[in-house]
Amino acid sequence: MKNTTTERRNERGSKNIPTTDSTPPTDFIRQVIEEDLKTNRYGGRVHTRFPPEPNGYLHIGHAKAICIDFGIAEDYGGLCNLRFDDTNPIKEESEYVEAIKEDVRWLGFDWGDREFYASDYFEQLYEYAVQLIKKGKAYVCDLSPDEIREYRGTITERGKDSPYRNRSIEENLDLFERMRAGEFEEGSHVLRAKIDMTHPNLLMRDPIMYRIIHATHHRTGDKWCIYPTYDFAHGQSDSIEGITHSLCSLEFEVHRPLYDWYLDALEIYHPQQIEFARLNLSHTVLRKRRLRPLVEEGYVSGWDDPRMPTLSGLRRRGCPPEAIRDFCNRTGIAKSDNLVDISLLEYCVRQDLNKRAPRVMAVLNPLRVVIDNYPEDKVEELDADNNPEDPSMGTRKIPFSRVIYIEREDFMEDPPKKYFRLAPGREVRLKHAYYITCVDVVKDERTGEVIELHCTYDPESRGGWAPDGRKVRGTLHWVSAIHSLEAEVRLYDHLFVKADPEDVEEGSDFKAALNPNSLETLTSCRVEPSLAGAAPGSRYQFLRKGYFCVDPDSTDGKLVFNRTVSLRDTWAKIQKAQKNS
RNA sequence: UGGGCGGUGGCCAAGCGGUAAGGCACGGGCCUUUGGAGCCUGUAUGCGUAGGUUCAAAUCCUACCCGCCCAGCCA
Repeated sequence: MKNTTTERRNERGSKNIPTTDSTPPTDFIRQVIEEDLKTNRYGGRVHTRFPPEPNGYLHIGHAKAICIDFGIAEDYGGLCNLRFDDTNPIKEESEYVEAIKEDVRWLGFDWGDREFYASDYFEQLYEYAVQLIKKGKAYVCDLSPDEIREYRGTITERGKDSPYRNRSIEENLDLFERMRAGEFEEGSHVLRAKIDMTHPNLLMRDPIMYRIIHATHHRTGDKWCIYPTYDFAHGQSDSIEGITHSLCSLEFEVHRPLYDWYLDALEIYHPQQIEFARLNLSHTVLRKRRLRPLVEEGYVSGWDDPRMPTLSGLRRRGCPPEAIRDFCNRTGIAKSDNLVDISLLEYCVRQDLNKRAPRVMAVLNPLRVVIDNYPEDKVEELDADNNPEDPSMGTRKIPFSRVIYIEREDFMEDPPKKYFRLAPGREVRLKHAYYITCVDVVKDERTGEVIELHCTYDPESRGGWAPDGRKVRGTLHWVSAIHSLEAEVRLYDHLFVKADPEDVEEGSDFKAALNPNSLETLTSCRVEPSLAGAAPGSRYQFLRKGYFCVDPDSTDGKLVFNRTVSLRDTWAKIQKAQKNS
């Protein structure tokens, strides 16, 4: 019996969730849903919704919520609505609506024609409010904001009734109508639910349902000057849409009794709210209130700065949406506070890109190498595979000539143990090309800096194999000097040096943990000629260096790359270990 | 302090009374024309603490400790 639900989930779930884990997710939300399905609580329906407020850009924390909301609906053959919770005209803008839609689509989810807005329900919500007034369950209160706070009491002291609590139904109806008509100033009146000013849950102490805001709404314009609060709009919006499972984050747990109260008082369809812990990611911040100052105070270049955990930032960084979904699925759904290590995200990105990104050679910090015994004017076109993980991606030709560039860090005059790369007298392989041996080192007379290497090559080793079977330890990437293209490469590191930037001493704020070296720009990189004309957004693996993505800042004359994530670097670990011992 | 949640290895997270899954990270090894990828392998006598119930407890009971959320006319 249990198998049927599990199998159904496997069929649908695995389609869009490219997790390599073989075990199907068995989180507590799905358990509740399977129970509801079994008892036929909602007639076999599963209908969720993703309800963003259009007041900022989506980040990876939202991505997790999206994966849960859309993912669960999909798993059970249900639907997921996209609903904008636009009840506060002061903060919301259409610009954000568009950006949010783009991000959700980019992640790979489809809400069909079910694009809704809380503002679609303003008239209905107003009717609901009138109903509650007529039932004697809501009243217009003239207390000032300060007074309301005072009357509410505190966490340990009970509140006291507003002097306006017992107005007649007729008076309340009249006042509420006049609120709508625009007769009053902001803050002068408010509509409140009549619940219990001594309730231990502060949200039940006569919460505000409507407030006066004389502002233009991004969709309803100037039609309204009273707006429902989130608390009064959210549960009823879910009800109107026939949502079965209203999934949200933990902080709304204490709101649930209030939503239930409204729904019961109104005697309307009742969805089930289920709360889960929001995602926290190490070395970054995931709250709009934290992200916004980074943008507005210029710590980053914008919401789509590749260091930002926003979906637009991750997209520009080169992070594939599939990797983000894989990551979200791997972090699990639970109710405990968490701080997921960003290395898991990096792992998911590498995992995805390893299979799909074409390999290419790029030298980030070029060191000139002259191959003394290679003919001056000779140029060879060598074969290189585009992705050893996937032969179907084919091969390409790369030019080889007498003068090449290699990575500066791939040569050491006095190499430590376990250093497999080039050194005086040592032979290494140039990937796809020849074995070369370093015969001379040219230095700047004044600074002592190595400025050029002279090598010889073994003509017999074309393609990277020596006919006598001798082995070399190191294989280097390289580009032909005259054929290579100049490029700018932007290297990114964690935005914050601390795993939890919020965890700072008093008097200091999260920005104190900002990583001063989160961006390093390299301007004289050399990349292989096949990259000419690469489109913004295209992703590559720079052999031995990492995954890179063409930035929109690229021009016809100069490519700009963002490093999405480096390759795992065993040599760096060995070096670290050597230093420590 | 009132109310609501939560506490399983460094980080996530299964577990639902029958004797601690899995992933990331980390360590060891194999393999390799990317020090990449891949493959093999190691790591909780222990589940916030202390008692109790039971043949048997991470799972049930009791008390305590710690963390998070709520006092916006934000969402």
